[in-house]
Amino acid sequence: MKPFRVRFAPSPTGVPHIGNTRTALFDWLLARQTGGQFIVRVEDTDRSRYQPESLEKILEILGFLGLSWDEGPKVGGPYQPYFQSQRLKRYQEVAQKLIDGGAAYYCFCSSDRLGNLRQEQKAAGQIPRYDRHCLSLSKSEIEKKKKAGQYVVRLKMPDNQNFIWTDLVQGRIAINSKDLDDQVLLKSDGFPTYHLAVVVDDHDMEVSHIVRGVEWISSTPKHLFLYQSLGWQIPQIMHLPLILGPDKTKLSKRHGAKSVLDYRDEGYLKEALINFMVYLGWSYQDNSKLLSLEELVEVFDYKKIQKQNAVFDIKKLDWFNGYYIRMKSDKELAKLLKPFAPSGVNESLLIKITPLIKDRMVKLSEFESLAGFFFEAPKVTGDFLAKKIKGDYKNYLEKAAQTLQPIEDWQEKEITSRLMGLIEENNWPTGDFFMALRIAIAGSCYTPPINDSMVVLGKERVLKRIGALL
RNA sequence: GGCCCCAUCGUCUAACGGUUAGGACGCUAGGUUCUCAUCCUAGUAAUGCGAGUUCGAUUCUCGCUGGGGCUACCA
Repeated sequence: MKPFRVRFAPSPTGVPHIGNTRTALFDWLLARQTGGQFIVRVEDTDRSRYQPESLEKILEILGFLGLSWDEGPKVGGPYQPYFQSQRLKRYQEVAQKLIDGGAAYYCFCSSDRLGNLRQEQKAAGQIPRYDRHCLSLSKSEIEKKKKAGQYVVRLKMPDNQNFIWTDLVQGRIAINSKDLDDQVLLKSDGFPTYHLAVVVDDHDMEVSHIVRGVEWISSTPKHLFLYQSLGWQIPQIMHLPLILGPDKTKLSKRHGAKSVLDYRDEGYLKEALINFMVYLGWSYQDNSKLLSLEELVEVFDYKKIQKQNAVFDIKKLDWFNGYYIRMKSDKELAKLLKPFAPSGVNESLLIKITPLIKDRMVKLSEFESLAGFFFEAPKVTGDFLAKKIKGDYKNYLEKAAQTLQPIEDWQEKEITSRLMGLIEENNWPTGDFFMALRIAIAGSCYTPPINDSMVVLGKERVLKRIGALL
């Protein structure tokens, strides 16, 4: 396959959610597997929604997932700057070229007039669109108005032209220009709109494949017309299916859609996030197989991308995450757990706790509820014990303490054998006895194996916790 | 409303025009177990509807229905 030169073009208006990030993942996969380039280009043309801190977050997401970029912020590249706000001159120059060639025109209409127009059209049951009020202005009128005030540059869409392209994912798509509005290309503040900037930059930066969400399909003819008017070669086009919220509409903040950073902070592993994202709208022959980024570079096939939108299912992400947690070695997992453990935690203690909670964790953030009792004595009342334990819990605990007290070799094997002996001797129900011990020591009915936990806690603390309830 | 797109278990998805329509997640049940979980086993559940083409449609065509996207001086 020819090298794909693709760009991920985030707009720094907030932290992108997982749907937008998936596009970056697909971009990266395509670039890496074809030996091409993955470019990050910052589409910061909307100064009203601009959030300066969001770019750092976007780059942090890519870094966290391991999606390195070849050109873009921080790393530069042969086509810099990679910030659209720094390329204004070029857009203005292209806009002028379009005006000269008759493919664009100045528009001096006020937003008031535009608003009224739209309202009237809607009221009349018409399609709201610009009425080309400024199209027929004479040269001198234009010059006069340009001096007098602000203006925009609009694309002069052909009245009736079929725009047809073969989308690498969606197949053949045809849209007639008569359904399209005269899009503003250059805003009154001198900044370009997406439509102008994306075409200019993709051309200038020699992007070979445009990869983006299907929400862009309807504006693609505008871009096609721009390429045509400028005499530029059209890149390959690939529109990715959307990720939908539970209500089956486009995933958005409204759904509480989170960013990869949010998931990371909740204790989701990058491996889980990557598999989750890649399997939303794409499939592998063995679709029960979980794949590493390296394996994905090998097996990813854009021809297997779905045309259908995919619904976000957190249960699946949870399962992926639990799976990857279990796959980690204790050492690796302990390292990942550190940010979720009490600050200044002793590493050798952490690595002892890790195997006890590994099979029980879906997210790293569950560390506290699962392992908190290793650090702080739980608050347990006799009432609670009496409610949960069928037998005489005081008797259980008292005898347990007496049995545990003399143990020299504080190991699981020894503890278990002594305790089992005690149970047999008294003919106690095993589960009931251990539950009493479990609650006394860990403060919950659901905990890691209690004898192993006692080993980690140490004899002294175990006896102290038991003693507190006698 | 207009334009464009889509349609297989609840969800993500497989299936040269010929399969008992497969897998994964979820869910249910059973086994293992000191709890919970892991693990193992089994089960549950889908081709939206109607025509047409064909010996034979999940698969091809048309219509309907349903769903989604777009319809900004936002991307």
